[in-house]
Amino acid sequence: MKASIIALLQDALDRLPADLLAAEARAAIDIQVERTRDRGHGDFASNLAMMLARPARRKPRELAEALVAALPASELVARVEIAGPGFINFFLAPRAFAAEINTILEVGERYGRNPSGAGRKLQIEFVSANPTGPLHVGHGRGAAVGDSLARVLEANGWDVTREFYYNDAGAQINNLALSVQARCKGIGPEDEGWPQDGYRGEYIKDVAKAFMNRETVIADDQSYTGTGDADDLEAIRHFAVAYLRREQDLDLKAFGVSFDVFFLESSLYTDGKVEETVRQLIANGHTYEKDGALWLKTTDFGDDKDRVMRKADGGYTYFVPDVAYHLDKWRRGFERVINEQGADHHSTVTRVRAGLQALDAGIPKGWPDYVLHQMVTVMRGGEEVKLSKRAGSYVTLRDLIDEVGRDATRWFLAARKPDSQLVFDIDLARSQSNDNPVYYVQYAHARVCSLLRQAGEKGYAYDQAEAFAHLHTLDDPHALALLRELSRYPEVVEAAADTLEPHLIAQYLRELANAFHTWYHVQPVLVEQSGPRNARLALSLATGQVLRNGLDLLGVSAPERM
RNA sequence: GCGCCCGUAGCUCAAUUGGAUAGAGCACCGGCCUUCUAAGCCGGGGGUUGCAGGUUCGAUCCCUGCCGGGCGCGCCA
Repeated sequence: MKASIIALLQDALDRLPADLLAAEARAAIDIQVERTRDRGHGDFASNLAMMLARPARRKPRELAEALVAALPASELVARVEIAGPGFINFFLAPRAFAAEINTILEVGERYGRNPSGAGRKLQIEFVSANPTGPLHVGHGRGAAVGDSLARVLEANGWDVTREFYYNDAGAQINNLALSVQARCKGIGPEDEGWPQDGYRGEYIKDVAKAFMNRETVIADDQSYTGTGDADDLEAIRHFAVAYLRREQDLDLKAFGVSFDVFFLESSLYTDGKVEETVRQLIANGHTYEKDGALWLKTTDFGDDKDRVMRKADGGYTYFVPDVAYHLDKWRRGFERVINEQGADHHSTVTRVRAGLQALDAGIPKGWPDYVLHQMVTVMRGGEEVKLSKRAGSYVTLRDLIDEVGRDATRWFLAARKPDSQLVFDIDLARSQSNDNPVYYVQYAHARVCSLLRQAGEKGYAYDQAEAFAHLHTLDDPHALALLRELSRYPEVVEAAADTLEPHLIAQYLRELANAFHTWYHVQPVLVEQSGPRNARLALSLATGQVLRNGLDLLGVSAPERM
C-alpha cells in the first residue's frame, strides 16, 4: 500500500518541469513516505518537497504544489493536501483499505511476508549456553529475541539457519566433570575434597545420580550412557555434557524454540580449524611474540589493545576458536550472520571482527551483525528475585515457564527493545487480567473465533462472495481505523527485520488488538442484514489472520477461546 | 580512568529511525454488562523527553560536554 504511494510520487517527480529541478538532483532523491501519526494529516505523508527544497533552491511549499499538480490520478487516493512546512498528505479512499481484506484473506498466513531476502542464506546464532547448568532468564531473553528475529527474517524471505554454539571441553567443562564426580562420591560443597570453584547447584546431584544409575540421556545433538564408574572422569564429563544439553533442550522445547545446528567448540580443534586460523594470521603478518605469548594486533582493526592468541602455556585464548568459528560460518556461505548475545559479552564484537579482517578472507568489515540484549532482573512482590530452587544462584528459564507460562514469558522477553535493561515483573506476567498485554492480544483473537462460532450456531454461515460485495459498508470511523491498522502489518514486519527489533511486532499487535476491541464494542457483527454482516465477518476474519501471523512471529499461541 | 548500552508520565515501556500537538498499559478519578466473551470499551488528570550547548525548515532521535544507572575492561569463557 505504501509502495503505491511512492510510485505515484515517483511519477510526479519525473514529470516535474526541468527548470524546477536538475536531473542529477532528481535522480539522487530517495522518496520517503510515512504513515501519519495524526488522522488530520491523512493516511500517508511525504516530506519529498522539503527534501527537494535545498537542491532546487525553492520553497518547500512551492515544490509541493508542483508535485501535487504532476501527480497522476489514482483510485486509491481520495484527495491530497499540502500542509505545514511542505508535507504532502494523502487521504486514501475507503475502498483502498477495504481491498486489503481481500488480500489478507487470500494470502492468509503469508500476509505480511515479503521476498526481499530472496532466499539468501542467513544464520542466526543465539542462546549458545555452555552445558554447565540450566538456562537462566538471560538465556531466556536470548531465546525469545533470537527465535523471534529468526521468524521475522524468514518472513522477509531469508533462508534462516538457527545455530547453537557451545563449549564441550576446556576448563569450565572440566570443572563440571569434577563437580559431578564429587557428587558421585557423596562429597558436597561443604565437605573436604570438594573441587575449588565447583558447581554447587542441586542439579549436579541429579546428574551424578543418573550417571551412577547408568541412565542413557538423549539430547538433540548427542546421547550418552552413564557407566556408573565414579573414577572415570572422562565418562563423567561426556555424560554430564549430554545430560545438561538434554535439560536445556527440554527447556527450549517448552519455550517453543528449536535449532537447526549445534556446533561444538571442540570440533574447531579436532578439525584443525583453530590451527589453520592461527597460521593464516601469522602469515598475514598481524601477530607478534611477547612475554612468551603470541599476540594479534587487533589495534590495527579498531580494538583498544592487542589481544593474546596463544598463552605462554601453549593454550589458545577463547577468542581464537571464536574467529575460527566465524571463518567457518563465512565459508558455509552465510551472506548474513547475526549473533544474538548478552551485552556482557560485548567486548567480543570488536575482537571477532578484527580477527576476521586480519584473516584477509574477503569478509566485509561490519560482518557479522550483533544483537546484544541487556540484563534481565526478575521482580516478585516488588522485590528482586535472585534465587532459584534448581540452580541456587539465579532464576532459571524453567522457573519462569512453570510459573507464568510459555506465552507470557516469550512475550515479556521479546516485547522490549534488546538495548534496554529489562525488568520482568512476575506478578504482572502471571496476572490473567487486563493488566497483561499478552492476554489482551490473545483475547482479541479468541473473540474473532467466538464470532465465527456464534455465526455458525445462528445459521449465519460466512459467505465470502457476499462479504466482498459489501466491503464498502465498512465505512464507520472505527472500522476504517481497524482497516488502516491491518494494512500496516507488512510495513511492521519489514521494519522489524531492517532494524533487527522483533519488539516492534509486539507493539503493533497491541495496537491492532486495541483497534479491534474498540470496533467490536461499537459495531455489532452478527446483525440480521446479510450484506453488512458478512462484510464485518470478513473484517473479523482478516483481523484474526493478522493477529495469528503476528503472534506466530513472537512464538506466542493464538487461542481460539479463553 | 577507558569502552559499550541506557536515561521519556508516580511505575513498566513505545514513538514508523530526523517529522507536524511525544503515545500506550498499570496505578488514580469517573462512566458502560436483559444485546456477538467486562481477560472488554469510553472519558479525565498526569511531561521543560536527565542537564547545558550545537547542527537545520524541523531533534526524544544526530554531534559535543556534563550528571545518573547497567555491563565490560584477564595469558578466564
